[in-house]
Amino acid sequence: MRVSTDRRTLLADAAIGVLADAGMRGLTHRAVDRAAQLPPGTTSAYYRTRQALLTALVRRLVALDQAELQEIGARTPPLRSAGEVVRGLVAFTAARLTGDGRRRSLARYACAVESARHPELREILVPRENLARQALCDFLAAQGVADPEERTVTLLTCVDGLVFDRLVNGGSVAEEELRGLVTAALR
Amino acid sequence: MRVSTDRRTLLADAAIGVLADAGMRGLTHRAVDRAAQLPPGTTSAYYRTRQALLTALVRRLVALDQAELQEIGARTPPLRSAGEVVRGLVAFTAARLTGDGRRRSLARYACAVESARHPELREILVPRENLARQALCDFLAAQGVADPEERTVTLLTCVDGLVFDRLVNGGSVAEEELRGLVTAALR
DNA sequence: ACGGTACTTCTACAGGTGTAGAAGTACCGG
DNA sequence: CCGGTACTTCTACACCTGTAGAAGTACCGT
Repeated sequence: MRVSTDRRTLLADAAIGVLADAGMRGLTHRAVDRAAQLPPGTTSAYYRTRQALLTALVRRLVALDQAELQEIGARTPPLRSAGEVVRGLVAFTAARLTGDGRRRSLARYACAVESARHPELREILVPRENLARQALCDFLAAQGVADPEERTVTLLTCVDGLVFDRLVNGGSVAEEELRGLVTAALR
Repeated sequence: MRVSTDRRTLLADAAIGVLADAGMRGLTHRAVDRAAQLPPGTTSAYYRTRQALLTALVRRLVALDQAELQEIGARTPPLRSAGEVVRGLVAFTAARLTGDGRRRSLARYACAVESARHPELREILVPRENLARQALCDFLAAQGVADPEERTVTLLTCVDGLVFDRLVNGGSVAEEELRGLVTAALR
């Protein structure tokens, strides 16, 4: 049994694109075939049920996000000032709102909505530890914040809210807005 | 031409329920018929295209939200302290996370995601003036905040982010979190 | 009472969708 | 060279969906 993990990943990536471009309703086996430029029936062969396809999509999405966040965290020196944190968040939000990051964000929020009804998806989507998050948490702890973990969660959830809004209504997340949130986290 | 606006509203309400319970993929003419307990074909007769159904759904959703916010604003005396604002937001978020408010929230976020791809929906969903929002904005202005409108938008967007998170992952929005956001808005 | 109008219900149908399994192809060990 | 295994592609089909229009029903003014 030599599993061609490449094909499966390719299809999962294509599925993310389809979800971003056509929504949950447009996410079908055949649409993924077309997006991946593979013969019709391919997606159905690798992910026989739609549920399997969606699960693979979500797993891939989380893997991509996690890889990105690990990378950001890895190349970020320990955060020393609120200004540095704000700059980091500006870059982060911008990446989620443009180009490929935007499509992934669209897919992510669509999955998040879906996961409210599907515990098995929620389990995969649940926020995980990663170096970027850790860097932020460490910063809050170093600044003497009492509950750095909780504050990190709240801060990132609010940032997510801003990203979601801009994703839908356009525009970008302003430095000013992020400064406010970071200040609140430090309060 | 005597239009039975009742039937249309009834169907739009049923559609909101279907969307909340079954997602965008489950939102079909026949599913709305069933949810409304009306003979099959009814929804299709009143909203011939799916697009028409979705548009009516979104309009109804906005009307319900707007009515709720006007009512909240109308019975709220002018806000005098951050504590009052926080209490108001606690009640507001709780209402969006339980019972019927929860279902409406699920539908709203699903529509928001959809509207990222559909300008005509976005136009209907765009945040509107209402008495509750006005009360918050007035409070910020009275506290000497420079850009009360912008701060109001940012604050409510962050609150929306918190609600979205709890909607998916469970739990409620803590007073502590809201206090942080309000403090940030006043900063 | 009755004809007409507007509303309601039913039926049809051309696609699309999920899923299964058959047919085809490539490639490795011998 | 060849048989077999695993991967790939094709085909089938039952069901669902969007949409149209016909048939049926209620109710109003006259």
